[in-house]
Amino acid sequence: MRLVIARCSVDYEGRLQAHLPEATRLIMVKADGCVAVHADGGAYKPLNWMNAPNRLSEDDEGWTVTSPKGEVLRIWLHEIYADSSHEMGVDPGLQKDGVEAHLQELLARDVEMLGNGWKLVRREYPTDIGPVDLLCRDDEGMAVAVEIKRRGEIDGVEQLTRYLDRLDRDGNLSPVRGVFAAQEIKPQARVLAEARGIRCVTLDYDELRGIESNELKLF
Amino acid sequence: MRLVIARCSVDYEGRLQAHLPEATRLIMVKADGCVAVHADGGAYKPLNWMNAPNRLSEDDEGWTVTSPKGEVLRIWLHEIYADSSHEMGVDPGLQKDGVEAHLQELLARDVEMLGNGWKLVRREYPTDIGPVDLLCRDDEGMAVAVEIKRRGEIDGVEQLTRYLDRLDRDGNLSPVRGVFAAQEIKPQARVLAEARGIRCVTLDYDELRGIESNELKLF
DNA sequence: GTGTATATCTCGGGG
DNA sequence: CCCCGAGGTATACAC
Repeated sequence: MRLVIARCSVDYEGRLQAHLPEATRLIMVKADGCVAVHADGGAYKPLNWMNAPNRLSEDDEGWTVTSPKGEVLRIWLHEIYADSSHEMGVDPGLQKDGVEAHLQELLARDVEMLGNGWKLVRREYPTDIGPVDLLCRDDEGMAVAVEIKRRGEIDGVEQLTRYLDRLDRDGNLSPVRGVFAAQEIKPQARVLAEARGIRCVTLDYDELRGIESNELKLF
Repeated sequence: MRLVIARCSVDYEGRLQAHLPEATRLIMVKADGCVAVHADGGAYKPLNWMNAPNRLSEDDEGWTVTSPKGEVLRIWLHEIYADSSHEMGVDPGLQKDGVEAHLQELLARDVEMLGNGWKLVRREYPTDIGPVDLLCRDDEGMAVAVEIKRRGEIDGVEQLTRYLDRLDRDGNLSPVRGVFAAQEIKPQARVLAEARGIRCVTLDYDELRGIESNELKLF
């Protein structure tokens, strides 16, 4: 990784056009070739950047970074205050817990959380417009499509509605009911869901994990 | 801005839980207090980070960053290879061109692009679920709601559909037609839009700018 | 490759 | 403050 502190101005032309007036900034070049120009504030997003793959050429006025898609990032270096390089090796990567995939996995293990006698048909049940998170049968054998979100918002209700519309055309499933399950459901999303006859369920991640732990204890 | 190159491991607990095994990385601390841990690859996104505002405390094993929302980022510093600080001052910021706001502005100036005799009622026409990009009257005085996107995808069609549903309840406007305008419209979005009676229009950004230039030339 | 959904999305604007 | 919408979104995953 190369780190350059410099007074610079920047022009980007590609998916849009953007310009950075002259100021002191950090320019970071990673081993994969990606370039990022950071100001001393504004969270982790750089002011300007160029993703890998690209080609970087230096001349006496600055750098030109060109991507195969025709994007160009031009960095004018007016004064360089520091320029260092560091070997880091390959990163072992981030281990995450608590994202939607994990919620889905936990709920799939115990669909009875949603209703007594419910059975899981399958996770990621396919439709021609994309997969439904869970397809279940309730205690009376009726089909139920479940959409799982970490945060339940209107888009998620729209998504489930599209799936329900599709699934309902399948004679082996129809009529299909819907359940919108999330750790947190926004009021607007709840109103829209309930207006469409979709049941809303709030998930407790710790409780789901607790169930998982209890199951593990049994073996 | 402080830049530390160190062999470190990291734990984050907040919106989710995440762990980074020991490796050499860049730790960036910006003037506003935000912290980012970067590997030498993987685009501009850090592996782990903490937004401002937060509180950073150092001890002999590493750093603890705490946010007012209860998030905690713990960085264990095993070996420090470099540690430098740089004054940068306030950044003048990025100047952009070509985003949706500009498309909206250009189209608002010349709604006749959409149909002869069309008049703009107003930009950002309010409804109780959010503003419609443009509300127009066509040559016969019928109301038309226009949703503008750079890239037209299914979400945009859903959004316009919700607005149309709302606007149609207004006796002074009903019936309201819809136009979905974008630089590029995905086939699925087009199918969905047309199935709902929404007209799709592809925008040519250069042509819109050309109109603007021509208008400017007249004055 | 396209298409779809997710994200500790980030970021900005408006109430 | 939250809510909402846009993004050069980026990223992962299925088809």
